[in-house]
Amino acid sequence: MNSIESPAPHKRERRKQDRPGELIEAALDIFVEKGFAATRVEEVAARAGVSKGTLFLYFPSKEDLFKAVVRENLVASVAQGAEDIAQFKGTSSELLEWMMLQWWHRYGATKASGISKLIMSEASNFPDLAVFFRTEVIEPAHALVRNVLQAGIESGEFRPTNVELALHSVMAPLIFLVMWKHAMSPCFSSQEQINPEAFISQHARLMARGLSAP
Amino acid sequence: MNSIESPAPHKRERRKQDRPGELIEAALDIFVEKGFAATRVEEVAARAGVSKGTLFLYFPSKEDLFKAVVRENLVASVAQGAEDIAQFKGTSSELLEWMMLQWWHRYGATKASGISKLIMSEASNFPDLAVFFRTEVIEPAHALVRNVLQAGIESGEFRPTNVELALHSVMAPLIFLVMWKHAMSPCFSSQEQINPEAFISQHARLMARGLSAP
DNA sequence: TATATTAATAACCCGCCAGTCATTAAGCTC
DNA sequence: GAGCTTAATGACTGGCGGGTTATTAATATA
Repeated sequence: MNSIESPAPHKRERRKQDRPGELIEAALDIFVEKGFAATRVEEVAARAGVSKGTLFLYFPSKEDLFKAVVRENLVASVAQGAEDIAQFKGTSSELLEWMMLQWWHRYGATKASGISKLIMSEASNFPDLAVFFRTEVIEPAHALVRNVLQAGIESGEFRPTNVELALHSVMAPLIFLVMWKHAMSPCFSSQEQINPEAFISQHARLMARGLSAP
Repeated sequence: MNSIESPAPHKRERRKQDRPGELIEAALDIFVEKGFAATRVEEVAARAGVSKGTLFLYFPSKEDLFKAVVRENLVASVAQGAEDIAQFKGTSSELLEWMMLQWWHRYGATKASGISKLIMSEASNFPDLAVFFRTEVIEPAHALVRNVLQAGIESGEFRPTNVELALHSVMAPLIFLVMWKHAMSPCFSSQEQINPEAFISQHARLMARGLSAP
């Protein structure tokens, strides 16, 4: 056995191909757990099994590392959502509920949803990140929801409604759920937790009933 | 004119009575602007016109300073809301909309709403603050909303509904608005802004229509 | 005016962390 | 296995910021 002198027999492995992906994966974990400012790059490097210096070999700064995490985890996710919606068969009310539930399963319930929480939390301290997130994620996502509502109104299923405002009535509970999950839920007991599917489902039906033409 | 040597002719004023209030007021500004972790106590002290040392004379730590800010600005606000609701005359649907709009005018539109955003943002890094906020603010506020919904159901105006979930349908857009205002709205142009009153009003009516007994 | 009390100050301490760089060694080629 | 390229390392730097404390001066009292 090694004495106390050599706790880690540091076998340097050269794996240029795999490092970026491993670092991004590790970064997602830590960013979601700690937030942007409170994340220490050294901890990310450690989780990826490399030294801090190595991290800066692949990403010029903490901020660039974060952008890579967003690109890897969120941007693709929105595109996926667009495909799902395109091939849905059913009424607009059904689509609304299905879309919101789908969002939860594909995104809200995953680790990646912590990124949305992080952005809302730290946007004001890191305006660059906020603008980046807006153009890469928020705008495309909003466009999807707008289209669904607009289609419902044009088909006559929904009454004429301010789409911009209704859009936020759809987004609000989803963002709220994600914020709650990552911020407050640890300080509530298990029977006090919000059941996300039940909440989304009830909210979607409430909205659909409210939107339906008389 | 003073030369460069004496930029501040520091007139030490002894005003023990006023310091805590002035520090709390300054702290509200900076906490709302920067968040908890990113706030430097020295900046708070400077805005209150005292030195950092003086701040620690009145508040044992940054965290205690923050708790004082919450007590001063939020706790009273919830009690006020309870009174408003008690003396409202009208249907449950009307009360729901009125209550949400009232919340906006009395709280959401003020600087103090930044505290809610701050808590959601940093709860996971400062669990003590989250628990404190939960018992002092969230629980009392939830109790108010629950009562309104329950009364509507018991009077037969609203159909039987899961009150715990509906409660979140009421809170979600309000929290969302506050988060949006303090986090994302700076990175949208003026014509892209959300109109809070219009949004709350439409959402409340949507909900009321959805909740109404057939 | 002299003295005691204490509000207020500012220099100081210490730990933390993003980013740098000189050094080390993995693994390829001949 | 000698020599070369470059992936990987870890010690180092510089600045920041919460909290402390010895010192200073404003005011009350006599």
